[in-house]
Amino acid sequence: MLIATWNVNSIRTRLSQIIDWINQVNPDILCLQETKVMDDNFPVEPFEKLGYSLEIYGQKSYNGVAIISKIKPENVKKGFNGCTESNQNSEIFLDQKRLISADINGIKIINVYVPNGSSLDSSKFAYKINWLNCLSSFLDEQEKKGELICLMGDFNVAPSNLDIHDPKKYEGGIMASEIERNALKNVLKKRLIDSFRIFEQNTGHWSWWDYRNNGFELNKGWRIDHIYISKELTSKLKSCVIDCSPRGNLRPSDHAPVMIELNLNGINEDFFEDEDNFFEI
DNA sequence: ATGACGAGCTGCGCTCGA
Repeated sequence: MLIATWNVNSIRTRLSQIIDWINQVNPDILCLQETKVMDDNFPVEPFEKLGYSLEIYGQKSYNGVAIISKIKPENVKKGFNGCTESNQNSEIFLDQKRLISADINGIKIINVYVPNGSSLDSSKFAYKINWLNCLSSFLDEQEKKGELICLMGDFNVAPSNLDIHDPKKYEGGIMASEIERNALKNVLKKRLIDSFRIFEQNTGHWSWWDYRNNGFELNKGWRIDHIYISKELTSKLKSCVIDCSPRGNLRPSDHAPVMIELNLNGINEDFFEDEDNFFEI
């Protein structure tokens, strides 16, 4: 089963590129972020023609997430429920469409668009940390229910300095601060594993390049789009790949898709039988 | 290299993103 995540920076502007990519890659599940459109205006037909079901949670201009799946998603939930964070009822918190989850093939698929946070002294930064704390509570609930989890999306956090092209310049700033990294760790705890880092421990792999200053051409990127899976699923994980090719398209999204392959019928024994092969996050 | 790019809006310049 091929599972992908992609911040497309407008579903309508990127539609033909997304359809082309689906035709090349044939994912079973594709989670999108930054669709930037209200549900009534989401272009569902091109995906339905290819045999996909859609679950969408969008808003005008900003944010917006969607799950596109060959198997019809069940138990679809939009946004948080039961978050105990202090400002959970504020208008801004409820208005931003950043999370959608569903059960597919026995796995709890959680698609997130984590707030960027702007800068460390911004009120948006406090919102980002608060949002991540709510996500942590949300995952606590899922863990209590014994769910197998695949948590993916645009996290707007580089988990370590390996995930930044110029750590000396950016360490400690937005997307690379200890506060954000600790908030992300508190979401993952020890229960969720970074799929990409199981296969690749070196720096130099990015999922986002700034539109400005020839970021992609100069390969000055960040790895901020992630697929985290329950420890119990790692025995079924065959690969995790960042597909940089769509970033080279004309009028691209600034993010590249990230995808994993899960072999739900078999176990990849040669690597995962040894507990020591699990990496610290 | 962050005013420097790109998207959306009811637009003809602004806000926002990362």
